[in-house]
Amino acid sequence: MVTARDVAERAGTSTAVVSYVFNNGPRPVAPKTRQRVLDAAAELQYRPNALARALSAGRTFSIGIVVPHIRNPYFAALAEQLEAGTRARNHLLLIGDSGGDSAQEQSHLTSFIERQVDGIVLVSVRSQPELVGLDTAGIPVVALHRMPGGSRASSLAIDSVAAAATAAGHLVSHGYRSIGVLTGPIDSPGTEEHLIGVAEATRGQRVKVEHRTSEISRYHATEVTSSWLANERPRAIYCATDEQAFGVLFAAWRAGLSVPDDLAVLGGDGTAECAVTIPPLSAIQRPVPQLATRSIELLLDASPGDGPVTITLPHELVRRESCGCI
Amino acid sequence: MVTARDVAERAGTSTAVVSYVFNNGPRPVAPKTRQRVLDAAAELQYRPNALARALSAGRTFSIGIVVPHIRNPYFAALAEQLEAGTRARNHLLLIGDSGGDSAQEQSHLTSFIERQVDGIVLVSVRSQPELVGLDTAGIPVVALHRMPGGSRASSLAIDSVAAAATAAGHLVSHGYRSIGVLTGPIDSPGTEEHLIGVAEATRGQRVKVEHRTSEISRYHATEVTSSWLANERPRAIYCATDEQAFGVLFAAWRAGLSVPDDLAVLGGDGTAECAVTIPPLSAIQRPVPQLATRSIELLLDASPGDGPVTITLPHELVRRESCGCI
DNA sequence: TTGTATGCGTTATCAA
DNA sequence: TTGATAACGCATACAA
Repeated sequence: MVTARDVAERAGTSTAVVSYVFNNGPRPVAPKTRQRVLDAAAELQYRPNALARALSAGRTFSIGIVVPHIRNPYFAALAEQLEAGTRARNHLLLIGDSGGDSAQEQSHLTSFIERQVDGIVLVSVRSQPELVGLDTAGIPVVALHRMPGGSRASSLAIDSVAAAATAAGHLVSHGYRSIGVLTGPIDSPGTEEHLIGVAEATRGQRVKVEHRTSEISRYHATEVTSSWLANERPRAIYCATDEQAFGVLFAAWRAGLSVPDDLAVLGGDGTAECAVTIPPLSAIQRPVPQLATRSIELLLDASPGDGPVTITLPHELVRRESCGCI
Repeated sequence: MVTARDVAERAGTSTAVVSYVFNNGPRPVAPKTRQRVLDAAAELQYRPNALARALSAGRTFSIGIVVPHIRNPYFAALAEQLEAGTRARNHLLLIGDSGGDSAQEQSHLTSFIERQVDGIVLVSVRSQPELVGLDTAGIPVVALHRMPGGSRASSLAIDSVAAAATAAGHLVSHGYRSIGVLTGPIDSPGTEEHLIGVAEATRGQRVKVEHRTSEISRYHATEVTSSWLANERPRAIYCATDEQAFGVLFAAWRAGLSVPDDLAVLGGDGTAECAVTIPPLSAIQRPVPQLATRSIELLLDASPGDGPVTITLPHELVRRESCGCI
């Protein structure tokens, strides 16, 4: 490995100057000296060791994100945006996939702490995450869902209650009188809010609401939905996530049902993939670009003193064919 | 931040002993002392600083992967498997998304070098990647596609020529007399091999072959395919990637064509998503688990002396409905 | 079995 | 404008 020392020797100067050159400071360097250093570095193919740099400087220029499942298009989109945003600020994004498992989630968090990331974006699998060690580590955290009161983490999310109400309200306005709600497991973040929102939107209407849960997986959603559709099936299904909606679409097709004529479907994320499902999926759309941008700002631009903050972002209903709009 | 020094003080011992305890060596520690250290560490919520550890030990316990597009299900699956495999070996996986851009790919590689990863898995966007700096850095690299001769990187891939031949041969055996081939850009890895394989399988047959390219994106594939289908359309299309096949499926649906009756479709990756597309997608299946496992072995278990190696893994044709098999 | 002291590659302070 | 040199937190050779 080529070190600053090697470069310094070849340039006939000291490691301090090499450092000044590569960091543009904090001391000025004479143009000639600078050039000699640059030349030497180029000839030697010198790359500063980020570990040593981080150890000395106290920041790693990296942030971590933990998601339940990187193959879920919504989380993949989030990771993609976050990656672009962090790269734009010369940071590296570390991605941790918890596989929907609480212990694995914690293990990733611990790993991020040990690796001294400058901040963490969390999509927890639990509605009441524990965040062991995060408090003492002093690493800022932003959760992309509501956090229980008193948490040390900031929260950046849409209003799930309102979103669910928008969705259910839309289905009601289509005239559907029996609505199914497919959410993730009972204790996953957002599930409760979804049910409250749907209840709000259907209160006083003559609408029958039925709730089912599945893992956040299109395959499991397909399974659950298949048996659902075989019995007294709802006229429309609102899914808390796109991933689940994809499974519902497939189950409907398998059952020989036409979407939206026999069954209307609504997704909960509004990922780009919705535009090319068969048929295209109407959905509540989460503001992924803002989620990413603001997460980064929250983590990287926070002053040490700032306490956790709770931010609500707007959502949108995107109408495509699966609900009957087009 | 809590350091080994803090733990040592509280346990009434030295940092060396703290280190011995946390690494189970290289020196033995008396049970009592060990317990005191463990207790102190727990009370203080001590987490070893991975940076310092890596700097001192010379390994980071991390490997990096660079893929063209993390939202592509095949790459997402790869990342997922690789992540599981690295975690099982107490390593962290760093994911770099090149966005299909050669400069961004190089920028990720450089970032990985600076961060001293123990190994790199590369899916390049170029058929002749340059790998700047990788040689001098001495970091082992395994590419998941063929590499040009003389490369310092190992290669772990299926035989794309054979795979394409299998695919085309299968379509011919269905009796389809005009076959379309949709690949990625001309100079992306594998494109040439696909064309050769298709040519081999159709040689001497009375089959018309037509080739189109699109970016490796379902959306762009949809665009390209839509105009294709509007004119003299082929009876079947073999796509080099699943991602593109998903776009073809959608384009066919939009055009009012039935798959497989009007148009047969074959994918090139065989991701899990194929099982729940409409209709389910027949595809060449890449051995993702082996790809992941062997990559890790190649990177982590290689002796310094070992030169680059070229390994060919078997592929498989998975028959579902989109080709007309079921 | 334990402690001391040095090195890992940087950054940045302080003198020069 | 530059150069020694002391951190940064940990691992480990060597001494005790």
